Amino acid sequence: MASVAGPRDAILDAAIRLFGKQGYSGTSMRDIAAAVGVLPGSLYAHIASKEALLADIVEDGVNRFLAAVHPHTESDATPTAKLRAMMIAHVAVVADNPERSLVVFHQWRYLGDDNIQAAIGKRRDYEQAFIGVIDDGMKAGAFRADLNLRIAVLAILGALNWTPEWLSPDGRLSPEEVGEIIADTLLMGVRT
Amino acid sequence: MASVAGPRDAILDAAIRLFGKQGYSGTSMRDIAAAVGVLPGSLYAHIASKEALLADIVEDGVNRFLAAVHPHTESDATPTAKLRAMMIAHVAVVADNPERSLVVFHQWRYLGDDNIQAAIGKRRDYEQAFIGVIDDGMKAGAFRADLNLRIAVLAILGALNWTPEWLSPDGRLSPEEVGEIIADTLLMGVRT
DNA sequence: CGTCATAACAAACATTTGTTTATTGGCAAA
DNA sequence: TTTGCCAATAAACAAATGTTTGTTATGACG
Repeated sequence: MASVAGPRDAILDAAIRLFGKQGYSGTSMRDIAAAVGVLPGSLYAHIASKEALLADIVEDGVNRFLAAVHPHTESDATPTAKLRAMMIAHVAVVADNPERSLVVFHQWRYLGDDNIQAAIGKRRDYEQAFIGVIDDGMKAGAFRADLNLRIAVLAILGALNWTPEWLSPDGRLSPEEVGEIIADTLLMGVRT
Repeated sequence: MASVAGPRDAILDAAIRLFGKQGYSGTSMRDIAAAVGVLPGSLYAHIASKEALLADIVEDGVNRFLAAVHPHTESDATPTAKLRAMMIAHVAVVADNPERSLVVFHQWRYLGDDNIQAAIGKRRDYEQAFIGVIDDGMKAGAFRADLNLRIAVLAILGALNWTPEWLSPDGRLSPEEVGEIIADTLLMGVRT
């Protein structure tokens, strides 16, 4: 239902799957062509280059995380509810396509200078959304005042960004349930 | 002080740096040779193949994590103190060489079938060490009884395994301090 | 001096890489 | 039927890939 939208999307889908599994450098244009069911040269009627393909995937992927989390940063809910919703939204985006998330998290290094700067900028925006909410929560007394803001955010994003390594879309728990459990674990900690 | 121990170690050091920065497939034997200051063919007097090089790096790297954490699992400290010490030890291993950690965490996929099984097995042992300590802590009442054990461990290891992406060995905080802050963040959570 | 091991060089190998070009088939609109 | 467009093919390109081979410099030790 997602890959019957023209040849270009078929190429993008195959590239996401292969880049996620084998990495950008470990995937050849011939791998992608074979997955699509076409000869290597045929790809170039739809994409400009291998790197442009990666750039498209990464940009679209980062945008999905931004779009999923952004609404929650502006709600008038309590800081705890905001942060919880953001973490759950993040996991939902990962679960929607773990391989795409692997590409977003690990393959952006292979972009050229221009695209890499754009990706880093958006990544900073994303971190900033979490920093803002947690900073507000600390000032409002909802979060521990002795937190190291930067490291807390990096720990939270680390736990979230690691999920594509193990999250299975057809597991026993739904993505929402997994997101809730992770959120509660990070919000409350493991201690009694 | 670390790379003057024979030509084989110079090759290993260069390979760790390049595999960490560019990935296994993104690094050519010519890249490694140039970093060592030698012609490509000369490498094969010291290593069997590119993949054997990766296998050595990954196996040694995983062993460092196991060796650093294992002592703490057997101490007679409280579960909280044990888990805290394990997290700090993990961060210390990462800080000792973040690039090697990147290779351990992300490049093991490129190993051949035999080496990959060995790596996965040791990785499972490592997870099990954390599962055991947290399970004990839950039963002893030191940790929340309503934790999802598996997901709590994956969240903790996710936060820890993400550290090589941002940890800088010459940052303002020492690796011990960073480890302590991460440990406390995960143990106590962010809520007040 | 001669011997022997270590480590490097120089050159080549068969494949695989990303990409380009010219050509062909199918199919809707005129 | 003919025109024009979309998408694919077939074939080739230069460059880069991992690895092998034969040879040469460098010292340490007898």
